Amino acid sequence: MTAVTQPRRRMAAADRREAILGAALDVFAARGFHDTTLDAVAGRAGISKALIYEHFESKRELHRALMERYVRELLARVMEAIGPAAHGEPRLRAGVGAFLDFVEERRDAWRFVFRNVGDPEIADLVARLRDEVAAAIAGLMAADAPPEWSADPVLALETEMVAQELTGAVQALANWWDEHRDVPRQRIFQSIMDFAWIGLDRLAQGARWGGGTSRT
Amino acid sequence: MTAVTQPRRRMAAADRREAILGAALDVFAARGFHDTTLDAVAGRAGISKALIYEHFESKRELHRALMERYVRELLARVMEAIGPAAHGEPRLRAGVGAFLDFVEERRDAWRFVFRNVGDPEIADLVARLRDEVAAAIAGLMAADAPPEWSADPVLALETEMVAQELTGAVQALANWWDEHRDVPRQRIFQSIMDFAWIGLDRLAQGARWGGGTSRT
DNA sequence: ACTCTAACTGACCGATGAGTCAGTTAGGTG
DNA sequence: CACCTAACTGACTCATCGGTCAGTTAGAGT
Repeated sequence: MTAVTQPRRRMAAADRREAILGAALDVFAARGFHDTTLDAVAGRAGISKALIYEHFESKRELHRALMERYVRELLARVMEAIGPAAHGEPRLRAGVGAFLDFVEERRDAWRFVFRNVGDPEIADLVARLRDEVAAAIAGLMAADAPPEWSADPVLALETEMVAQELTGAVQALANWWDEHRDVPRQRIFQSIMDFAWIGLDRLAQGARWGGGTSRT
Repeated sequence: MTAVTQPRRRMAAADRREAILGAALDVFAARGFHDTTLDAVAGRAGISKALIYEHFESKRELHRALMERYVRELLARVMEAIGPAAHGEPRLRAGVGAFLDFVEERRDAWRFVFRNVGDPEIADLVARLRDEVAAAIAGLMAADAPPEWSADPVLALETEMVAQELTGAVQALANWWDEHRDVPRQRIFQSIMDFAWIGLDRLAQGARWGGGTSRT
């Protein structure tokens, strides 16, 4: 972990800020929030620690800036993909696809976001992301379900739970993929669709395993 | 967060060790690894920090002792429940049931284990737990599948992925449950079975969503 | 070439918290 | 009761790291 740019010095403020963010992403993603020192970030960026404070209030704010950026980007990409798609299965396909694109193209960003759950302050941001995604999924499901669902609080809770399970499953597989890069994207994608959609589809039809009666 | 026992002093070594572990569980579960100080643990146990070092080498070792204990216990309970059960769905039922029992009875232990992902060294331990559970699930699935599966490396990978998805879904819902204690256990259980088993069941039959052909 | 500002640095401070040690005392044993 | 060991403590050290400040200098503008 050494400096990434030696030749030039004296960058424009905006460029320097970006360079710092880049270095911070690397170090945070590799070490997690608590185990990264600002000296390490400075070293990685090839500058002195004091310069970081010309651009960011504190370590937390530097971290938050990165988190904001990637949470926003991930969310935007998924939403954009979901929006134009038809309802139901093509929509899930689009959403999962956009998500996997993000994980594939920005591995360190993905790692960064999910290497830092556990810290109370950070957990809030990630929880917000998760809840927004869950809400999107809930919307997706509601759109496919009979209209009386949205009114029923019991089913609303049901939907929320399924959304949690789905995001959990996808997140877990994304992390697994991160440790098995040789597995092609298509396999991951197919696995998620197999696992999730079948369950979701039958759930939407009111099917229930065992007993078969829908609780009220 | 104050001392939990004032009257007695001078406990037997083994008892004191347990008392320290109890206090440490509380503080670690509430604050996470990095944000707990040994002074806080000592305060919680009503002893001096130095005494902790009579029983544990370091902060890490104290943490590891707890992690080992609960990882082992969780694993043992799930395995024990799974063992005698028949194959297939009753087995999944038993495993998920045992898992939910653990989460319900030992909320702080559950919180402790999953409040500390992010730290590299800790993440390893949790990853080991996850992989062992995933392996158990893979075994469960293999037992239900035609024998030629176990030989096929492609399907072995498939199984591993599904195991990851399943554990991810269950873990996510468990965390959600932790923030919604009012939801009865039965609802959680049913949701998992609805979501997971349907998918797993059809997957075992070689069904695939979209296209319907099993890749090789 | 001179200037002047904004980019940049090294050397520092203060807080925090893990880990240590020289003792002090409770309470079981002979 | 006296003793002696093992439980226990207070008061320390020491390293780390976030954050600061008094400057130094590159380099654009004139």
